[in-house]
Amino acid sequence: MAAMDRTPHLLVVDDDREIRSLVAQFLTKHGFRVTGARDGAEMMRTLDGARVDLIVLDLMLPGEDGLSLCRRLRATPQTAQTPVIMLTAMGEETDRVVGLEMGADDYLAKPFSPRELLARIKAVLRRAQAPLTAGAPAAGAVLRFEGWSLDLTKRELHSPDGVLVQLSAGEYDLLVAFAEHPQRVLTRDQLLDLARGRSAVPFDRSIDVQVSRLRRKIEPDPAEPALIKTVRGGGYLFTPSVSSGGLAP
Amino acid sequence: MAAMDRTPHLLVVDDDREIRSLVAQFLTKHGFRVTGARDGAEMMRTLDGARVDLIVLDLMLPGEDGLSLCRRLRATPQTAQTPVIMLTAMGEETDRVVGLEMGADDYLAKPFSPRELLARIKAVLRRAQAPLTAGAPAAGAVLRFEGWSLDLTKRELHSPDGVLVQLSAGEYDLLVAFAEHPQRVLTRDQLLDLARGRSAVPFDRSIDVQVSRLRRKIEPDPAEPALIKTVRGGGYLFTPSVSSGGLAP
DNA sequence: TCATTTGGTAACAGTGTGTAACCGCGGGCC
DNA sequence: GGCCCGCGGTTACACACTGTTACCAAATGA
Repeated sequence: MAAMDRTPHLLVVDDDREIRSLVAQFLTKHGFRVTGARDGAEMMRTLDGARVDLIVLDLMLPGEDGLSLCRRLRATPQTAQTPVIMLTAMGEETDRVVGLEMGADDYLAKPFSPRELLARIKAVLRRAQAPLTAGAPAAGAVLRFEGWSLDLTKRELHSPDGVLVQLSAGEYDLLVAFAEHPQRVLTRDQLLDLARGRSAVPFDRSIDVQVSRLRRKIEPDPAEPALIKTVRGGGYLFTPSVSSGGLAP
Repeated sequence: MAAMDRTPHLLVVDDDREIRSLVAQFLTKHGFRVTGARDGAEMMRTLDGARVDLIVLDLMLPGEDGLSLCRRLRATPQTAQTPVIMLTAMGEETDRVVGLEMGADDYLAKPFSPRELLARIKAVLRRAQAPLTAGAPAAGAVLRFEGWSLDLTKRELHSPDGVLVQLSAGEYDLLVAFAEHPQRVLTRDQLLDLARGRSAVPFDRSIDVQVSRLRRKIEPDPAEPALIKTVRGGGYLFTPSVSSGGLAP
């Protein structure tokens, strides 16, 4: 089965602009989506309009402080389950017990090493993983490229002139793999994994053959492919830029 | 920037000759191609003419230090995406520095075990491999010179009169290497690295032959090359000035 | 001048890719 | 159950690409 885990969204609340940006940069590099907030008000505004998987919350903030904010998060049904990691400045009398009593999931003393923060975030997210399985019913239901539209809910492909093109299951899966990774050279291994969920056996030519079959259906001139280019020694490249949207053709 | 399946090229920047050579030896044994640099200047010189997949950067260096170099790397478009692993000497103020000023993708405290460095390199490379929907096509998608346009997302070359010129994968990669380093003499070694991601073997003439083949396709008079000049004893020189922009031909 | 080095390219061979043909599998249908 | 049929993996072969070799010409230097 394919791991359709979307990248976790973190919210970093700290009044120090530099810390916010450095932490955000580091966490982004480690595969998270990060939003920053300067204070409680900004935090609330962000939570209002986005789904956040974990909050990194500084204890000392202008206006309402971290503890109070944490309490409010817990009291709000929308955010009651959202994990919180509290940041405390060294020397503040607050200790672990207080932080945890307020409902934080973990805490970290400044100055901290980015890697330690990362480790704690991962640990907390892993622990919180359970309720995440609630299904996400496909964001962009339709992918569009060069006039074509690929309906991911109906598993249908429509040509630029609106005709429904019959694709076999394998052709469809392969095209989805391409359309979800446009303008990137994909190796046969990657395509096999994305479209078939398996890895290559020695002398595996199945992707080549499937690409050939797919080209016959979607390339204006299969002898001179424009959409799916071959990169010798590399793999294949889906050239169009792809937009995802739900509107009708 | 095309990350294919060629063996990754690492750049190890450390002023300690012995560490450089030990690390290089170890990493080479584990399947990487490694170049060493003693300081920032050497690092920059290497980056100037080679494609590097990851930089291992010592914090403490003669002249400009690692943090400053890291910032410069990030500020340069060519290297802004190149992952950096920082080496820090164990020290008291290091914690704070590392905690707050990291622009690196990961860091490692000396003394470190080679195995750990290897693990982190692999992890960082894996992560850098596929930022799914992120900025793949971003930077200058089209390079223009003397009327020609080279589309980097479609891997297509259009002649001044708009005709699509068929290039083999090798010819295309070589032309990209040239067009990304115009008006500079590139040695065969550099071209081999930029276009093929490998280093030369004794009596390697492959670049000469590929240049010859490329000239046949893009020079008005291949006997009297205008675009790709030969520099005897030096290498080759791509003479046109290149502009990068995203507009249509 | 001649000897030597360096680069251009034709020819060749090893490898990668396109695709027709074949075949086994599984599902639908009688 | 037996039959038919479409799908997808495998095989085979033709062809394109690319590194190597060889030979020649041009450039360099004595």
